[in-house]
Amino acid sequence: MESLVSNIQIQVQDSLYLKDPQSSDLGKKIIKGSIDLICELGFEQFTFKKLAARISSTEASVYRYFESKNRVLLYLSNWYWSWLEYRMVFTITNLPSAKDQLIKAVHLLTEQVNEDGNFEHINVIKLHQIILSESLKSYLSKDVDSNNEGGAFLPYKNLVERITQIILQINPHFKYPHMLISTVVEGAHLQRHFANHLPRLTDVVKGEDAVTEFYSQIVFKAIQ
Amino acid sequence: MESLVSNIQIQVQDSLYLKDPQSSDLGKKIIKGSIDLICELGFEQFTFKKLAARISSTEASVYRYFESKNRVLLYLSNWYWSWLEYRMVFTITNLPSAKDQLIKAVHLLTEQVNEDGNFEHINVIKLHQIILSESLKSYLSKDVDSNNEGGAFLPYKNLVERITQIILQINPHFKYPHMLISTVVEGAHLQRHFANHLPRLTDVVKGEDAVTEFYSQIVFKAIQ
DNA sequence: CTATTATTGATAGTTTTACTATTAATTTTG
DNA sequence: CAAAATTAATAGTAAAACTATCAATAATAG
Repeated sequence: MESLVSNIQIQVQDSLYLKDPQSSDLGKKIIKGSIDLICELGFEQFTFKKLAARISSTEASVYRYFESKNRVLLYLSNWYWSWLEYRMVFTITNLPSAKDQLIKAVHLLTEQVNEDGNFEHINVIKLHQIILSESLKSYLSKDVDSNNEGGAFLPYKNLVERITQIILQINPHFKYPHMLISTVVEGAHLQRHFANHLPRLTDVVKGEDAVTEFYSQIVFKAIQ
Repeated sequence: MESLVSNIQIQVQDSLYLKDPQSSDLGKKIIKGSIDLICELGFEQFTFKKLAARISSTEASVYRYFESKNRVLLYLSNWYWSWLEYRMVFTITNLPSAKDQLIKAVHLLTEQVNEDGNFEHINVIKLHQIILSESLKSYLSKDVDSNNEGGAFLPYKNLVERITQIILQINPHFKYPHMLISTVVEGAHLQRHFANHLPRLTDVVKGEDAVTEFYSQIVFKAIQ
């Protein structure tokens, strides 16, 4: 999609890169090539050598932008969550009731990304695929703590906090808003991944978006 | 814990290993050593070389039991889910109402493992730690499909199916039983992981087991 | 109780990954 | 146009992920 407001750019925390990939052609090729390759090969099989070959550059040049492929994944996750928050603010601002806001928010969090076209040089459909299948690996790696100290998960945490506030407007006594939201977000990702690879762990109901439907129900039943 | 019935042994699918690790001393040391090392280092840093050093054997010997470290992780997951199903059957059999069965089942799925002592040569507390932090990586790897065809996820799917049947006894019209159960299982794992590393994504409530409490509520509200 | 077989240990080697270093060519900018 | 910054090309290292070979030891069958 085109950005809703022209000349907007998603800013990613500068501790995640050595040189800003938005600042040069090569940098943009690195991001675009990473998204393509991670989609095709999966994160484990993705290497800077393969990436360099794909974009007709060299391994050493890629290393001038990113310290490691884990940083690339963090960069992409960060970009994704910042983009989602931007869309969310845009979508729910001025909605009169907290309930309506929450409905929209859960939809945004759980639905398939289906924008055609790109935002900047980023194919958001492919990026969403990567988030579904790969982003959990950043939380599950041994350096989660040092990454967290460096602020690598802030956009995600901010989004969770934002929706927590909406939930607390609806029910100030609900004890588990963060747990509910992170359950919904990660659950929706996993369920879409399961639908593609382990269908017996999910319920595919044709003619509707079962994932969004299910988690919407969960959220509203939970907070009552 | 000691096995509830003496002389019981958890059987793991033989496609996961080259030589049954339960069949020899070295095999048992490989399992025990793997659990210890994966706990200490995390799965990424865990290698067969380090394992061999730890158990005073050689890399080549370890490779006679397992094709790769991914297979070891699958083996451990399989063992865990079979063990849990065994405990579950034991716990809920003869409970008169499906509701009581479901309560117990959700507890077993979401609670901390706190048995002291080992089952066979396996430290189940450490194994549970590994399941929390590492087991998702098996679903999220590129070879999920080939592993799935080989039946690597059967114990997990069986357990989900078993609880699905209980849910359908309580409410035959509920549309998303598999989704609900896999959401609860993976959610509970993630929340415990978050509590250790990313507390702002969860809600730590002292004096109770918030995770079990939360998911129990979710389940019963969802199926109504 | 020896001969055969299976298992393990010791050693060595290959390929790939994940980097780092150096220098030359090119592009940007002042 | 000159200086500075960026990139490409090449080379190299350390560790990971295996495979192969053979000798030593243990298990077992006759």
